[in-house]
Amino acid sequence: MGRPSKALLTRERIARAALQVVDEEGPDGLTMRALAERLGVKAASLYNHIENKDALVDTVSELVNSEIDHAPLSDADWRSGLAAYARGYRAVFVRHPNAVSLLARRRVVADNALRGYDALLALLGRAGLGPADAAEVAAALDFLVLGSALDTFAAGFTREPAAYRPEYPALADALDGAYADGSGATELDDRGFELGLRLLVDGVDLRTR
Amino acid sequence: MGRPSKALLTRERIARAALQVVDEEGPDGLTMRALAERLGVKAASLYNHIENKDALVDTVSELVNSEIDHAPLSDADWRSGLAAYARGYRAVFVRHPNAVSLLARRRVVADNALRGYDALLALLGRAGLGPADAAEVAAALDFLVLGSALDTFAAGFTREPAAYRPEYPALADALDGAYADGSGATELDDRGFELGLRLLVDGVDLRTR
DNA sequence: CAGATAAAACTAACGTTGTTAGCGACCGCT
DNA sequence: AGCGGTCGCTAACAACGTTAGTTTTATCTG
Repeated sequence: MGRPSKALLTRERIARAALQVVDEEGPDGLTMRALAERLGVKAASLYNHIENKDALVDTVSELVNSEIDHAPLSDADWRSGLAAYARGYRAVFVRHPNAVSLLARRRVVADNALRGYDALLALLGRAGLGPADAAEVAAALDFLVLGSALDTFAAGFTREPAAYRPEYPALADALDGAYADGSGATELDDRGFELGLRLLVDGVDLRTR
Repeated sequence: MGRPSKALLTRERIARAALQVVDEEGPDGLTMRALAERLGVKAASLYNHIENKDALVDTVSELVNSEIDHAPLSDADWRSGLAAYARGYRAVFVRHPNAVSLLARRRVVADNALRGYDALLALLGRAGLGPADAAEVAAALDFLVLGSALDTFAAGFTREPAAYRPEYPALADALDGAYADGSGATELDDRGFELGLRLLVDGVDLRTR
């Protein structure tokens, strides 16, 4: 074939296709050959644009992180800004559940991510927190968001609530109670996250008076 | 060689060796051949005891989860019991950092894990929470623990705090402040977790009066 | 404008991975 | 004593990430 008159690939296009593959086929579905095929190309060609698969995953990681909306962090009301930011942050990972385990435990180096953390810490400063306290709160918020994205607490319990009753009565009670209003596992995860978020915001509030 | 006079392998022994490999060599170091070599055996022999690698990882997951100490959940003082349990829970993952990304997003089916959740929910019931509230708190706690195990907030910032200052002043301030007492990234993560835990316990406390 | 250089696709191949098939020596049971 | 099932082994497979080398084309250089 030789070099085409118009380049078929870019880093950008590759990363977008990779994320699509992960979303649709899961983390293990992301192979160089499958990715290449989706792009109408052979696997080896990818290496003209990307050093190796690890770098590819890094790029996907940046792409996902770029979906996070930092705008709420400039909100005049820090309470609602913080909450909106955290919800949007989490929503990105809920939108790409298969990407979470791929991205887990990767170093943060992307400019965009650093800008996000900077804005978050600035907001906490405006709320009245000292730098050390702000760092702790930011860490706790990060844990809550990523934990809730990763873990899907409720989805782990696949049986009917009643099926747990003989052996695990407290668990059955809790699931029954949580699903009483007709909501399901997703909503329980949501409420767990919202509870954590509320407590964090209130905690900051209390600390600044 | 033929069958040995004393069996060389058991599921148990294999799982322990696998966890050891992951701890020492990282998630990618866990290959069937490397694992077999550590056990003084050839890779194919593992399949007499384990269906496939996925099942192996499941077994490792159970092994790690079995390290969690549920005893504090029977503590008469629910506040200190809850805190001790959460710290122990987190400590297990801090002890096996390489295992976290392997175990991420796996379904909870093990008996031991279900017993843990049951005990946790029972404790929250004793604290005075209704079933639905208890479920939310348990979820939030899970998110905090797993998030802090997975994410290592502070470890993501590899540069010197001062190096961030020109572009990210609030981030630099926060890191400076957090490291001012001579502590490092690990301690910041710890404090973030402790803050989240404290807020959660206080939140439960408040809700039960 | 011509010629050199670099870019970007390809084919072919390498070593490694998870996994299966089939062989043979040994255990435990009747 | 014999016999089926256990549990190691060797050999091989397909799929994976990656590299080398070829070919065609764009782009830079004088």
